[in-house]
Amino acid sequence: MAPLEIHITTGSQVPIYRQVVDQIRVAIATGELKVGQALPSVRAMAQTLLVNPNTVAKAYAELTRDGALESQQGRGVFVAQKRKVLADEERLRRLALAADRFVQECIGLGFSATELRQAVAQAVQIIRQRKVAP
Amino acid sequence: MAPLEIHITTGSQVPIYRQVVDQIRVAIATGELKVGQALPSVRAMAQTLLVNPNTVAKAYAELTRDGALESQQGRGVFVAQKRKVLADEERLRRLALAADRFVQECIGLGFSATELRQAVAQAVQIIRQRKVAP
Amino acid sequence: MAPLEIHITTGSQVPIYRQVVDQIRVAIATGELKVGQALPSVRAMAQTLLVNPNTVAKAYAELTRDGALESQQGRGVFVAQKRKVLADEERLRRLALAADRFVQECIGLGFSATELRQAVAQAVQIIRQRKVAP
Amino acid sequence: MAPLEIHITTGSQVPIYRQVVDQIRVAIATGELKVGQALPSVRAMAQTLLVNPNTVAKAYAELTRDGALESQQGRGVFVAQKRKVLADEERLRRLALAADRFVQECIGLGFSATELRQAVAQAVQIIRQRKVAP
DNA sequence: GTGGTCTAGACCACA
DNA sequence: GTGGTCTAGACCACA
Repeated sequence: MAPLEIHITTGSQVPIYRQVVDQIRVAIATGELKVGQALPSVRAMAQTLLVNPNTVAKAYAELTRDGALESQQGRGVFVAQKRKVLADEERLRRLALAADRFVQECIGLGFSATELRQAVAQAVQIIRQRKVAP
Repeated sequence: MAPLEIHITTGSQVPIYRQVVDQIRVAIATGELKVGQALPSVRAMAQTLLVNPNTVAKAYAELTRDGALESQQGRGVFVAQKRKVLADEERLRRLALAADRFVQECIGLGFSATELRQAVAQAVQIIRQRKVAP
Repeated sequence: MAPLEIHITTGSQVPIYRQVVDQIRVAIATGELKVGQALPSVRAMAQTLLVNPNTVAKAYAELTRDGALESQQGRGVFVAQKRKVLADEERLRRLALAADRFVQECIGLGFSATELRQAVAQAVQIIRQRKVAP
Repeated sequence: MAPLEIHITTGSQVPIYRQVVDQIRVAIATGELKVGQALPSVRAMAQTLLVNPNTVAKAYAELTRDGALESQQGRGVFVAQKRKVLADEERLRRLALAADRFVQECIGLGFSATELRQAVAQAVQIIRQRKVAP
């Protein structure tokens, strides 16, 4: 299997640890990372990405806290069984917050609502195409 | 003419200065603010919005850097001659980036593509009504 | 109002940032901290507790992520409106995990199930008595 | 006599070595393990439990330090003469501490005192059945 | 002033 | 070997 590929943009507005979190989430969603699979060790990934181990640890910790990953004492970090963690109200709230942010970012660029929706559809499409056969 | 209306949502994920920037941009685009028109002074707007003057100053500075506003030493800040600041390519690139990020943020929440698009449509709706979601 | 009191035991098995998290949660539950109230700044609390600011920041971040606190850019951290964040399954899961850990810790000490339940009842009682009149 | 039965739950919040320690303690308390009886060698038990030998060694070391086991150079490890290791005061103090911590951990989850007690009762039940919750 | 991120480096518990 | 915690200290965005 191809190794987990994560690409970091330094100097982006999006913090490094967030980039790692988001890309691991995508990898889990597409099936690139399967339930039970081990992630690279904190130190290994830090070396690959040329970032500080603490930064990787922070990303792993966040994913562990919200149930996407599972840490096993002294053994490593693994993709967790998928389970429902957030209440529906909270899921909707977070979606609304993210949409709000997205729209505010783009409205300044002068796009119409239709163009925004199309851009979202396209972004979804791109991720869908990465989907790994089960 | 009605005074420039700007609505701030404190506690939004979007920083206050960004909200100011975006709403002034929209006001210029819609013609609510006309070329050459004066903007309220930093202090005046800060008092109206109940916001730190630094925050307004930061917003004006960004818009001036962008070429949307023009500062005239000792006289005040004015809406600049319209000129296209960003090339279309650049605008589209930024849109795609923002959409990617939005989708990545939401991927763990388990929504469908349709739900994402609806959330965006709704966020646009809300901003159009100038009532930013909390 | 009496200032927020937090007591740290260094060298405990329980990490410092966890102690801070737990005690802030208790303070919110008892009403010592009210909705909307500001918490001491990261730096101030760090100085009071004689710990590194990063440690306090970590505690605040955890509470913010799970909705107990709310961070306002550049202004500070505040007690958030109480809302339901976790799905019921997840709440039960966490309760079961905590109970499991508690029982495993105490079973080695040779206590009976009844004694464990009594100890829990008493711990609840103690916190209840701290409850501040609304 | 039936061989010593120990059941390990990997992925529990309770470290494996703790599970081993606790279950051996219980086995001694219940008389399943008798004074003077030999325990399986570190390697044998590690193989049986599918666990790292270091982990078993660590458990035996703790029990030996406590006085529950006795290591006889070159012969193996045995159940020691019973002697009360902890004074009652100390045991009660630890129980109260553990109960406090349990309650504090759960306070944000919004359960009633009754529900907490029930969860404890259930955890005891599960451990009694030697099926530790995952 | 506020919190958030990141690095470097130490130390720890656990397997 | 693994991840988790903590410190010291820098730098950043924001109000």
